[in-house]
Amino acid sequence: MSNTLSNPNKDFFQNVYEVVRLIPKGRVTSYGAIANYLGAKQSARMVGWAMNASHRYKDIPAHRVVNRNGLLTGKHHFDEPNQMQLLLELEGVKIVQNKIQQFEKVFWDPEKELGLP
DNA sequence: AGCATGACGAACA
DNA sequence: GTGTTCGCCATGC
Repeated sequence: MSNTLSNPNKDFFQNVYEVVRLIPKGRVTSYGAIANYLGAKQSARMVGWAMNASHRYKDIPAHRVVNRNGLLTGKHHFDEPNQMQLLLELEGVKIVQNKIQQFEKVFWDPEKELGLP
């Protein structure tokens, strides 16, 4: 078969999606935290890239993933730029100027919550 | 093949 | 605290 897409990243992508799905409602995490949990903290960009492709899947709460500053950098990648903030606010996350308030309070660290792999 | 870009992050000035 | 630079690696031209 034409396994032109048989890259090792496929597993990496799936791992990212799995972690994102585990993010509790009303909580958020960062690209770096996910990358760190997957043992690739130096490749936080790949997590971002994985999220870009996550639109092909439906059960990926991509709105719960922000950068380490709690900034909604990925909002422009949703159908509606307002979608990300709206979904978060519906879950009780306060946002002002694309910035999550009390970020440390709603931050969900997979390595801490799920335990070290 | 090289060069630019990107939903990031850390280091440095 | 802000702005710049570098590392990461996949994708597009």
